[in-house]
Amino acid sequence: MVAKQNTQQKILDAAQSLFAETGFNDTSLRQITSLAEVNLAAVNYHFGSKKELIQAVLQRYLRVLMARLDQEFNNLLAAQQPNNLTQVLAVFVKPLLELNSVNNNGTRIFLQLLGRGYTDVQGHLRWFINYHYGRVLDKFVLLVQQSCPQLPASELFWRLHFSLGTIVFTMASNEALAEIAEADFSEEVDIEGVIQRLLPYLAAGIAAPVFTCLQPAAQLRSGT
Amino acid sequence: MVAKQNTQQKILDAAQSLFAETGFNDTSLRQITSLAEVNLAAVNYHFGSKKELIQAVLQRYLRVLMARLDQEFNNLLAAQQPNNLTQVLAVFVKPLLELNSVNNNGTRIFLQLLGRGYTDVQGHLRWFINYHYGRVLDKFVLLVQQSCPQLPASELFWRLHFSLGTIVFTMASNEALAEIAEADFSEEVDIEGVIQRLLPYLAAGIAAPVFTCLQPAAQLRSGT
DNA sequence: GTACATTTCAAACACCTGTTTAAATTTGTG
DNA sequence: CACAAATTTAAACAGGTGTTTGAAATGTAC
Repeated sequence: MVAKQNTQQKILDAAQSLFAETGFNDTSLRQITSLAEVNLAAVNYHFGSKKELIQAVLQRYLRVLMARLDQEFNNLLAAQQPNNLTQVLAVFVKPLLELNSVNNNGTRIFLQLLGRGYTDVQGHLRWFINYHYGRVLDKFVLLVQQSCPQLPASELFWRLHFSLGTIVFTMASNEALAEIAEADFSEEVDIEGVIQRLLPYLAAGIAAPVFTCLQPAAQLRSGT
Repeated sequence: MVAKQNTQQKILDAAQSLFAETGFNDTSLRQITSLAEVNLAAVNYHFGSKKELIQAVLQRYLRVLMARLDQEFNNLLAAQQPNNLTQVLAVFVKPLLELNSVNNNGTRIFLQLLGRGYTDVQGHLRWFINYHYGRVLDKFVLLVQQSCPQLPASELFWRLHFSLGTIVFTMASNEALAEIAEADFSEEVDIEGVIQRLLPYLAAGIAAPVFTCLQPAAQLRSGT
């Protein structure tokens, strides 16, 4: 019984690191099992398939994170008056940082995994997350909607996805960016620093005035 | 001589569509050559390797786009007073839409390819673009810097990369997003519409006030 | 029309992928 | 201890990958 737990855990630990670094598609089961020092067949024995392993790796974090987020969202929703957008976004910070208790560097790894998840395997994980945690995320959308009542629903949809892109891309290429930042500005950057830098950017973008552009589209296409 | 150009073109056309749809890593040379109706070995004969094919596919667009952007940047730099940030960003719209003259749906395909390029093969294409067009892009950074003199250089660095993430992610998952938008808000979305929606979001995010967050980081980590 | 260079083609190469099998081993339990 | 269930193991599987080869076909120039 101990051995089983041990093997599963070793696989999960090895898998999450490699997945975060190299992406899901570009990490082979042989790399994982060799780093975990277990037999190749162990993955299929314990998890069924690579796809299910990927989901198991994410579940370890999603279960904890989403439960915490749900609490926070409920608290904010209980407030009588709409919340400030920055406050709504800031609600993510604490639960995300608490993922460090799930695992060493849990926050960084989870966010990188999330990034990989949305860029590597477009359909499969998007569906998985939405299926299991769609209701929690709907509360978030509602909160943002309340804090930006002037925004049309379709505009909000796009801007929330723009924001998802910002987060996901930043986290997927987090290491590369941190290296450049250190080299060019000699500033140490941890995951917490990145999150703190992200918030004002996202808040301003989401709440930006809806603007009909300087040059209307039709004019651009026809040229001069 | 006509046959050679024809084969190369057929390969490039087939490759760009498949790359944009499925990503670079998940598109095989056999898929490409079969869609292009040429022999499998043709790719290696004409381009050398898959890696060089990827670069050739991007070059077709980058060459045109970067030349146009360079003009626009030079024009703006020649102005005596700093330009408005939105104006600086809007400079991308026209050159991007002109890529439709390189190829049918050129703009959409190029932006999707760019998205794939930054998420699929992290290192290799990032280097390629920066090596060939770093000087052009430096002018852009300078323009943004002039239009946002209050922003520290390191903050600008992060925000420009956040913006790159927004663009790249949006374009990589453009089709999925457009489908949802159509289903939920019954609004037709073309690539031009997405660009127009992006601009105010990006401009607001980049120019956001530098904000020390509501809850300081140290307090968060220690908990209560 | 012969000679040369370019381009196409089918086949094979060596390697990697996720998954399965069946035997060997370890483990928990009566 | 002995029996049975759970786990580990090495080996093979079927299929896919990018790349290379050498002969066949095509085009070009004298």
